[in-house]
Amino acid sequence: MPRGVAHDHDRKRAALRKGAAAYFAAHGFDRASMTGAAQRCGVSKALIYHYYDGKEALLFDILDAHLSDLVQVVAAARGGGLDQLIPAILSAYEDADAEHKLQLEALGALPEDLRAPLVALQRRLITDMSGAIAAERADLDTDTLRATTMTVFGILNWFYMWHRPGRGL
Amino acid sequence: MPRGVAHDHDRKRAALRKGAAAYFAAHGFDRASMTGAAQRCGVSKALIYHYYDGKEALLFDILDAHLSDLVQVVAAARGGGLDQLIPAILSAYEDADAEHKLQLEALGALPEDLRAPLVALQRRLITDMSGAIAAERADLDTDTLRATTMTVFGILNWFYMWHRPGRGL
DNA sequence: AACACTCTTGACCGGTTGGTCGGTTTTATG
DNA sequence: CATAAAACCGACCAACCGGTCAAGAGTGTT
Repeated sequence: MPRGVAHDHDRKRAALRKGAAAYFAAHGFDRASMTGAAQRCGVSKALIYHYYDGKEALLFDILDAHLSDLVQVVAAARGGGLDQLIPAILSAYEDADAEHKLQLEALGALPEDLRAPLVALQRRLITDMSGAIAAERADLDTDTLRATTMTVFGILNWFYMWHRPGRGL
Repeated sequence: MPRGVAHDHDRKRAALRKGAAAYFAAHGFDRASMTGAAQRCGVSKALIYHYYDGKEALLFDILDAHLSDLVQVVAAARGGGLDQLIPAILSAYEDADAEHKLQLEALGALPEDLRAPLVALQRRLITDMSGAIAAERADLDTDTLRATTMTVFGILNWFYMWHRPGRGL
């Protein structure tokens, strides 16, 4: 067995992910070219295709890594109620500007089979948030709870878009 | 002077606008091709270029018509306070699914000189809404009023995305 | 009826894009 | 040290896209 993958394989993949995410978010996924993404990452286009099967696979990995990270953050902060959960989410958003933007506007560019698992991750976030709200407001009925959860995410996203310098809610 | 434009010139332009808007919204402006839009409208691609200078000009006309319509609706409902204004906006959204979606996600595809007048229309909507809020809550200071207005639009858009069968707020 | 211009089209074009290929360099392993 | 695979690249390709063009059909005006 001559050799396996390089010891920094994962690091380089992550670097590609990060660079490509910034480039995709800046130009819009559809308008952004693989050639451009490669230049931004300082590598040849062919190298990206060495690490990834294609443009969609790259986008999938970007979003998958981001959402998985979010799920982990939320799971860790779930015990502390909304007062800990919401700042934790906002803080995670702060470090992942490009990824968050892509999640909002480029998810639809993926075909069903790639989109589905990402949507599942999103749903898990929503479930956790819903649980946290229900824990503090046991009086809400199912529909209202659902609407409230969605509205919270809505406000969260809206504040994120217009409110760069983070101050508390 | 041999002849002017056909008597149904405006009607046909509007039909093109409507068909293209639906097609653009369904596929995303960047991914949507002019060939596809033409097929959707039941005409040849060359005909679209007879009515419009290009893809961007077509998108501009779609958004311009939509926003102008919204401005008109809001101006008409301005006297009645938020109780009339908000349902009026939601109702206008209802008839213009595709156009609204495009406004949210394809405006950025236009170059500055085309985007500017559309942003001006948006700002006019915001101003009117802000005025309506101020009329009912004279106690809000400038910053808070601005934030409140943005949040109202944020909630409006979020509800629109998830809440097809409209019930009152 | 003759004209001039709009309306409408299929065929075509240059440029860009996602993706591939053949080959060179590098490196872990035996 | 030999070697086989990974890491990396420049050049290339087919497909598609926005846009053009030349030409025919239809129509209001003189």
